[in-house]
Amino acid sequence: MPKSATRIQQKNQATIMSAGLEVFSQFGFRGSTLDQVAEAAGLSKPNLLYYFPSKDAIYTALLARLLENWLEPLHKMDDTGDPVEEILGYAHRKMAMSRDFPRESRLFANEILQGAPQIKGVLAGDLRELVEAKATVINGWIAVGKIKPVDPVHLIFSIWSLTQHYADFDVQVRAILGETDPFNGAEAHLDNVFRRLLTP
Amino acid sequence: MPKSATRIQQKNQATIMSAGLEVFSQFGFRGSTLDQVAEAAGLSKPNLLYYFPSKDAIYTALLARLLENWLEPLHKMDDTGDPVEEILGYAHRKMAMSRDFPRESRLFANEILQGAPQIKGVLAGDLRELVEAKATVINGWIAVGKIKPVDPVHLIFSIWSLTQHYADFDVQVRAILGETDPFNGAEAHLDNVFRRLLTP
DNA sequence: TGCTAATTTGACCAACTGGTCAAAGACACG
DNA sequence: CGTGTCTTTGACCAGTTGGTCAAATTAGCA
Repeated sequence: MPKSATRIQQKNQATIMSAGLEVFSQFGFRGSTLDQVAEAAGLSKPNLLYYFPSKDAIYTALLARLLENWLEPLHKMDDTGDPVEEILGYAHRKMAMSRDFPRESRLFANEILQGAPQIKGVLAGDLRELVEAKATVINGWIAVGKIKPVDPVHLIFSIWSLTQHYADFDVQVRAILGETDPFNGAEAHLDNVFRRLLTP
Repeated sequence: MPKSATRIQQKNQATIMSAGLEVFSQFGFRGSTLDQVAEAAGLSKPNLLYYFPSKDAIYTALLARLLENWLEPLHKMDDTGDPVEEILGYAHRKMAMSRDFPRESRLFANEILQGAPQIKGVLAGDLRELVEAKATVINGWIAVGKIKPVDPVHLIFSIWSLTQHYADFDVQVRAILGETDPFNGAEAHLDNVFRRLLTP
């Protein structure tokens, strides 16, 4: 029965994951140290390694959890419902993720920037298939005139970039906007961009 | 006369900068080691430190050179000429930079992701002022009906994100597109997005 | 050619890195 | 309360890190 895990185990594993997310999302895998993670978690370094076998294991666990949630919003975009609203719904869901889970977005960005050593397989596998499937759906909408012609894959890229930008470049965005909260303007602009791009 | 600098000095400094760009743009400052840079440069580590006083100095020199070129394309967007073409020209210039200088883009992305410790001042200073100035120009165009209403600052953000994405997330983009070169489709899509967004 | 300044390097250092381990402390439960 | 398991930690280790230095090598030039 491997389904044990003490209350104290669950709490500390969660604490370590959270601390790891904080540190790895800022400095990337190679730029982070176990001591940093340990301090962020409020635990001693040997204690970290009592719950996770290695630095690598913490990072891998974080990426695995991330990937579960990362692709889900795109999955939810399907051909029931109004095409423009489907695509906009996806864009807004992604923007909400940038607002609510910026560290996850930065963890992903760091992994990709460093050449995606851990998840290249997922990108070229599951993700690619998913994007191709959705591209087919979008092409169908174009064929029946529900949305204006557009390259479906680059459309998806542009949703990713426009939304993740607000998490990944948060420091820059806030330096320019000052006190203003970025996300009100960002949501409205996002809506604008894709409505004008897609509405026939 | 500080304008000396041997031929050999110039060559080695350039070699080191290039190697540093290669390494730092991939792993960030903290994730990179002098040994990596030295190997990429084909020089011994003490020899690196003969030309640059420290790891930090190499990184700082790279960022300084980068910032010079980074803001220039935006500077060139002014109120002479057709507004839509001015904005699209800027977007295409940025896309060309992603194509031709992807390492510079990733170096910048890494610096921002890590909280912009070196260049936060520039962001909140020169960059912010520049963006505000251009936002005023864009608002002028909107006021006289040359382009459709749009939040000018978020418009600039969207140009940055849509173009830099192809450099920063290159691995992901290529994993999804396979053999296809990203930039043909990317340029066309970019044009599409901003024409439909802006053309009155 | 010879001499000086510029260049390169091997050996080295202290601080830090990921990780180990035995012993000590806290916990659950009869 | 006792006892066996789970948890925590200080001390430690080998490899890596940024950086130093004196000595060796190589231009540059009269």
